[in-house]
Amino acid sequence: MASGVLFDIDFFEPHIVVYLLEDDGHFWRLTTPFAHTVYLWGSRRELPAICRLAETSRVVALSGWVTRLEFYSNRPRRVMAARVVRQAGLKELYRRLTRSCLSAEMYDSTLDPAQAWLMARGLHPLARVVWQASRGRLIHIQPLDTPWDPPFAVPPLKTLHLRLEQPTSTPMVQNALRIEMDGRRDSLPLRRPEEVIRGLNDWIQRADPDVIWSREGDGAIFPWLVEQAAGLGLPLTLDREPQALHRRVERTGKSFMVYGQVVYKAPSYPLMGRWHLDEQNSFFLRESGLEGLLEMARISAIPVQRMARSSAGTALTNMEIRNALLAGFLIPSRKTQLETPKTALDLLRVDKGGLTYFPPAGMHEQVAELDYAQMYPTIMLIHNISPEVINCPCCPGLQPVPATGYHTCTRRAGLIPQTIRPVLKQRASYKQLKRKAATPAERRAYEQRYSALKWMLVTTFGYQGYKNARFGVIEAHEAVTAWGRESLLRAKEYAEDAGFSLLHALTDSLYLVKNPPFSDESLTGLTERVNRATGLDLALEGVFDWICFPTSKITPNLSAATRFFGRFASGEVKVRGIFLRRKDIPHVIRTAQKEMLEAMARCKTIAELTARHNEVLEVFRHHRNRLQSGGVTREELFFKLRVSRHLADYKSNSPASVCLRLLARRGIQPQPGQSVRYVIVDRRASDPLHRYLPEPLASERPCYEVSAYLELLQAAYDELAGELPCHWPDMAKRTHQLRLF
DNA sequence: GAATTATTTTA
DNA sequence: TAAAATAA
Repeated sequence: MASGVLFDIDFFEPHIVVYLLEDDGHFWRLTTPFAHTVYLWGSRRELPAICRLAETSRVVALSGWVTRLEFYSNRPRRVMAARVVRQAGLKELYRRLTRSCLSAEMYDSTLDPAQAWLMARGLHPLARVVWQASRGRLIHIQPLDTPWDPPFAVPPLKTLHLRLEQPTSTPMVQNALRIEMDGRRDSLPLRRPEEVIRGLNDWIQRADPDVIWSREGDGAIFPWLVEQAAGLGLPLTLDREPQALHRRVERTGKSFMVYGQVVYKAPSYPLMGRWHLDEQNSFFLRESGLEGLLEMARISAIPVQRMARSSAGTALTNMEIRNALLAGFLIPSRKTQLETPKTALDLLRVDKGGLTYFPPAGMHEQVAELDYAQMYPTIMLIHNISPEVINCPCCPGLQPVPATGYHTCTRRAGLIPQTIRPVLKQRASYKQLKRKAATPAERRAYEQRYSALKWMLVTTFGYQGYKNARFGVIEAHEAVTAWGRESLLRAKEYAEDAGFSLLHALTDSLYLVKNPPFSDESLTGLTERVNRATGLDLALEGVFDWICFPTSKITPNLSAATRFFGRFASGEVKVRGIFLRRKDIPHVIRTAQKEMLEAMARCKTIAELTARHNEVLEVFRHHRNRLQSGGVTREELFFKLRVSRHLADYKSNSPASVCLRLLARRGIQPQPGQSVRYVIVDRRASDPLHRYLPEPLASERPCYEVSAYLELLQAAYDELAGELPCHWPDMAKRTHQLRLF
């Protein structure tokens, strides 16, 4: 018996390949035969035909009748088990079955074989395991931990870093590949492809890294390597496999719509036996680092490289599938449309999001902010909200959901609550561990895992309303927001009972004032009362010395519901929605606004803000001078935009369409969902193509329109100071001015 | 293989 | 009015 960590797993039909890191550092590649099982079902009339079709397809081999539970009805169902003998043919078989037999269903068929193997053995990526092997064959393997044993340690990993020396917009022949590992580095010019491929093979062979950590590996480096290697007839030995593998070149990724926005996903180049992680092509790596990614891989049982390129929704679906399988349920291959028909009136009543109030515009002193912690996930947990139990036939009228006419089940525990319960618990335990961490590195690790779980929980709610979610129905989504609105209103009511008045409220947070000023005890009393009534966790976020809700630009008498900034009693500032939070605004402007706000945050009262306003003006003048004298770098001047469509589909001369046209001339074609950075060059130029300049071209004409940036600086200032009595109007010169940088 | 709605502001 | 951005 050997012990260590389950590093990775792959399916290489008809074998599972398991990669293990032994405690003494030894690396193992072991195989074990595996065939995944799917379950066929259909109406009594069609079932014989379904089985016959399946049998003759030679994609599966029928292995006998078994009984499993149907997920939505919770009733036993007789199904025909079938061993998959040709995984690649499964999708086509499913299509043929459903085409010729309307009632046909092939349960468990969307499970990835490697993941099915993991689930069947109670294993997960990075599990601590003991195993037995003989001549490269895995005989036995057993987990020593579960994903819910939080203080897991990441084993030491040998990491090789890959990136391009120049931005990817540079033509590849002028670029070079930078390789770095353990302080040694190399730079291979791409104009000599043969040397690059031999050089990289050499590095990998000598260093035998566990991880290849890249920047733009998926989008640029690997497609280039694979193409060149194929062209030269050279092997590319990136994998830890006995033979070099052949890969197809995939250049263009996919653009798809998510919540009305186009998202771009680069193609992916996973490796066998080592992880290729592209920090540019991974949501979790970007948002919560390697520790966060590994946490997600563990709890969702998705192999690390796939997890790196997946969304929180995919992780959630996998966790749900795992729990459903453990409970003996059949996994439907498609989303079941359970939504009951609604009248227009029902829609009007039910289909709402979170509650929004409009705060009185302007500056306010002594404001308390109260937030519900993890409001939506907690609601799903305590009210048992899940697609298969919402509006169940067994308990109508017992547990009504406020203002919806819906009800929840009192008999069957829903899959969603079961799935998020351990996540909420784990998140809480990382919060503790983070506080008690002995070293900064340890604290950082727990922070990253905590952050990954936060993303996971945010998604559980949104996913309920997602049209393609496997386990989601819109009623569940609506029930959650209904409880959310109810809980916020309850808090408002209790706050007003206790003599507070509501300044602002948004989805899960309340902003309260009290006259005479409140005490900490009165707030604690309030949160305790609310929490007893709602079962949720309302807690004090902090007390603002002052907070400002800027006036809306569209309705000048009102404030904007989603923008504010303020100073907590601790001296810390909190900011939402204003320029410095926006990623599309140039750095000069964001920095200037940040510094102006810092000057304001040194003041504890509105009177002081008024008296010391000169300090804010000084910051303003400093940045105005920088802009006027050309003392800014190009980097600080870039706007950022997300391409939403193909060049031909743009109708106006918007910055996006101008940038795409200019880039297209150089053969650069950003896909919808990718982002482009540009500088404003001259908004009044008669030729629209001279108005804006996208990133790689900006060096050719190092010029910017000073007045455009000054106007924006002025707006940034106005956003902060507009509500103060000492407003200095129009401090930016509006003369049209162009300048080199 | 892909989370949602509400809101703001600009072209 | 549509599009693109943020808050939660």
